[in-house]
Amino acid sequence: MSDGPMNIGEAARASGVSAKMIRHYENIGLISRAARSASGYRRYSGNDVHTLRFVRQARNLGFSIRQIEELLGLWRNQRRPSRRVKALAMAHAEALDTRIRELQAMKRTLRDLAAHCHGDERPECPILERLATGEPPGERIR
Amino acid sequence: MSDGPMNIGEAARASGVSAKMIRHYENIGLISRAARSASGYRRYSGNDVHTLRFVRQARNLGFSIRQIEELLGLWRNQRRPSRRVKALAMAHAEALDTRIRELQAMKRTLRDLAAHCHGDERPECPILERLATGEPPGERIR
DNA sequence: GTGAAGGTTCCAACGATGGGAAGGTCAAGC
DNA sequence: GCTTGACCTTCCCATCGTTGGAACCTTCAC
Repeated sequence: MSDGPMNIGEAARASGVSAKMIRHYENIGLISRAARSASGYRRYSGNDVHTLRFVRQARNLGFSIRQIEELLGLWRNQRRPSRRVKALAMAHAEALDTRIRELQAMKRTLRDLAAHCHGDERPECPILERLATGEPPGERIR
Repeated sequence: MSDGPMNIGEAARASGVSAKMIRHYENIGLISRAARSASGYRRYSGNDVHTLRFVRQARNLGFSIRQIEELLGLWRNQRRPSRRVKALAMAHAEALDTRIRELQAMKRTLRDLAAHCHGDERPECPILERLATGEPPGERIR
């Protein structure tokens, strides 16, 4: 419970980032190399945990590792223009929006197709027809 | 332009599935092994192309390879109950919906944060604050 | 001392796709 | 015949973020 240096497991619990991922982030250079104990264990300060939490929050918002690298740089730079942070966030929001629209289009098509599928023991199925032909199925199996 | 057997490139053009992916699908067993010419070239019939188009359509709707495996089985099975196809489609639609909601939540948060960020040369930034603290930033920087 | 819990590194996998190297084949033109 | 270029083959590697496991070492409590 002290705020002294902790091992990776405790840092993981405190930050919400798994030990596996902490090591990974260190490997790819997203976070700086952790201090080590005499026996080689990584040691983490409250500050380190703070950084890890930042990373986790950013991941939760869907930022990529590259973007988080930039965000960390901006966070640490006291003279950052908030303009740059905002631009990064807006660009990401746009990307999310694009993806959302793609998924929505898929969902719409699926629901439309499913609505016309009897969903019983009979084999006729507009869903399969659509996949086979690429065409929306005919008016309806009358 | 004939409908005779074609090489992988032509099958790729005709189906919309890249040659790379056709080979990959064969490797993982999604599609059956293609016939070969004397010199070892893969040969595709109009039927094969039809199957490839089916796979592409399913991918376009976001089905996973596993699901497409099932869909192909149902497609080929003349005695399939449409119930099973519908269930598969609906389950996928649900998964899409879940994902959409996750992305929308991210987007909402990002837009809210960005709305409160000046986006100028000043360093204060509620976006970074939120990432650092996990808390929505205070009312506003007055 | 023994065992559990936790640390270390390294290697591999997921899903779907693309890039590229190194080499064989086929058709056309000369 | 020979060359050229388009096409094919297999194989390995990379992406992206995350997880799992093996083999081994350290710490700590009993």
